[in-house]
Amino acid sequence: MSISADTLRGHTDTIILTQLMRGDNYGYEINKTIQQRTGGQYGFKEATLYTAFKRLEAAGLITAYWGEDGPGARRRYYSITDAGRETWRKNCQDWQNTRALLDALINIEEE
Amino acid sequence: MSISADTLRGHTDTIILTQLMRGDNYGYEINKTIQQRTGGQYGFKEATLYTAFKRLEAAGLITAYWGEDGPGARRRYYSITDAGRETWRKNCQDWQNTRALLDALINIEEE
DNA sequence: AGATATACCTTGACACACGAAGTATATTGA
DNA sequence: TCAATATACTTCGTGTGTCAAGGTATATCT
Repeated sequence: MSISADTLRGHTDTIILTQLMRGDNYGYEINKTIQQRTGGQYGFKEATLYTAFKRLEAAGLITAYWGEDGPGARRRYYSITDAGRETWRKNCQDWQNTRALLDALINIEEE
Repeated sequence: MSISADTLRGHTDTIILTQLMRGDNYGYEINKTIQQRTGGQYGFKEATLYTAFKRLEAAGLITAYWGEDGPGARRRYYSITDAGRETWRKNCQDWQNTRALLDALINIEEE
């Protein structure tokens, strides 16, 4: 992971919600997808990931259920709620705003 | 300040270094400039600002000196060091990278 | 039988942001 | 003249998110 995680701090929840916008999924798979999508540049540490799930669940943005007993280790699936979708939309707008702001603040040219 | 500060967490140092790339300056003025540049959308809380100066100074990225005794309250000026300029360049690249990464991770389309 | 991959969980420590409160000086205006 | 406001810096304590470290458990591969 070549990216310093602190620069993504605060966006963890949005990243997870984005994955759940594509459909129910479980932690390990979500993290794998993120790693694939970033060409191995970024992935959550497990503690960060599961802490985030707890936080999102407590906030009512996702719900959780155990997957059917199939082969392999048990999986805990997560589903985004309406409130979660709402938050996701808001966070995406915030990101657009943050992006523009930082672009402006990291530019040394005179305005 | 309409922006949720947590989404900018981790970029405080880079923002300050950017201001100092334009020349020596003191805390209050730096913050004013940032507020102007963002149309009042963002500015550091004083505790955050002065904590950051201490951190940057301890890391050898900036140096500090008291301004000449002019009228008004005393000012503590900061100057960016070579190490600071180096860090600034690196942080700017990190930001480009982070930007691209987040844009990808917050997109619900299939790749 | 042992290694590896999958999959989840908890604890404790640390860093950053910030609310709150304080210090001090110069200017503005009633 | 004296209170309010703006300028300017400082410190303390608290909260939150990240993560290193450690743990549990199942299935597959050699």
